[in-house]
Amino acid sequence: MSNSIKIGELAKQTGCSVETIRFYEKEEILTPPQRSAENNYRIYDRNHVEQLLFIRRCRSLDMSLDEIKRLLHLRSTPQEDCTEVSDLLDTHINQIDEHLSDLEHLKQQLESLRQRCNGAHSAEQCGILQELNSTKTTDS
Amino acid sequence: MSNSIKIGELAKQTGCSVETIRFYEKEEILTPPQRSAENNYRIYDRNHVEQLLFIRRCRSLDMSLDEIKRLLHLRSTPQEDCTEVSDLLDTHINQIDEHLSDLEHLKQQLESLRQRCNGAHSAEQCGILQELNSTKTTDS
DNA sequence: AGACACCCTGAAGTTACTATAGGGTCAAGG
DNA sequence: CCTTGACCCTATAGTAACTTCAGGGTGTCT
Repeated sequence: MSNSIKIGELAKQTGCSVETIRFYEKEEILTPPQRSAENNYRIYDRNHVEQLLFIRRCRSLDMSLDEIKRLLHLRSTPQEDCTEVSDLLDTHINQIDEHLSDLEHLKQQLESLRQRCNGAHSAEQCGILQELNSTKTTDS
Repeated sequence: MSNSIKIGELAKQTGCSVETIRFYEKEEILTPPQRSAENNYRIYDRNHVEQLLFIRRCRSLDMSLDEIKRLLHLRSTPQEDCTEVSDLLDTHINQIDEHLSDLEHLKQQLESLRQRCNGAHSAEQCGILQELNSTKTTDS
């Protein structure tokens, strides 16, 4: 059985760097593996692979490590109600939504600022700098 | 003339916290003010107010402190060509654009994930956790 | 004299890693 | 047997843009 792998192999199987794996262990996100008696190397098994893939998938969805910690806990208590899972996700989606509308607002402002300069003036006459100098705020 | 103000007053006039002002000085973004001979308090003038408003306006447009440093420098050399200003802005807008499409992609994934659970199951049966467990990645 | 608001410095905490220093382990080749 | 290179270990510092904290001085009012 290919059931005891070292950190470099785990990294390869999960697309995660070795440093990140050690970091997750220190932060108590990834379950600490056994250690080899001779050389103190970390020895992982399939459960670790699975757990780390779960973590990376959550990270690719931009969840925080704290959120992931909670999900891992919920995943390990299968009898309980999963309301908290969907709540967590809803909260997360709302955060992304807010972030999105902030950015869209930002982009509009930047584009209108950008139009103030067609290049090739002196900085003194640059409409962008003039606008940035102006005291008034464009915030809603 | 109301031309020599202390840090708390500058903070009020610019909507910036006192700590942030000290931080900007340490990072060489805000020009260091004079100091009172008696008590070593910082003494600011209108130029500082103006400079700090410029900085905050740029920050509200999500520019990095490094970008702002460059803009401040360009602003202080009015004879030079302002191409760099518009280039900086273009680069910045592109970054925001990328960020925006990342987030939109993310939101779609999260919403499809969210639909897998209507609440009220046991965590064991939760479609969200099941999907997060699945090895395959939804990344393009 | 005591209370309270304000000022000072320097260091640590935040997030999710990445990088660096300094060192042990293991297998293969000369 | 020794060296080389790939791999492993720990502990610490750096990233961005602040915020918070500890510990202490200043200024004014009552």
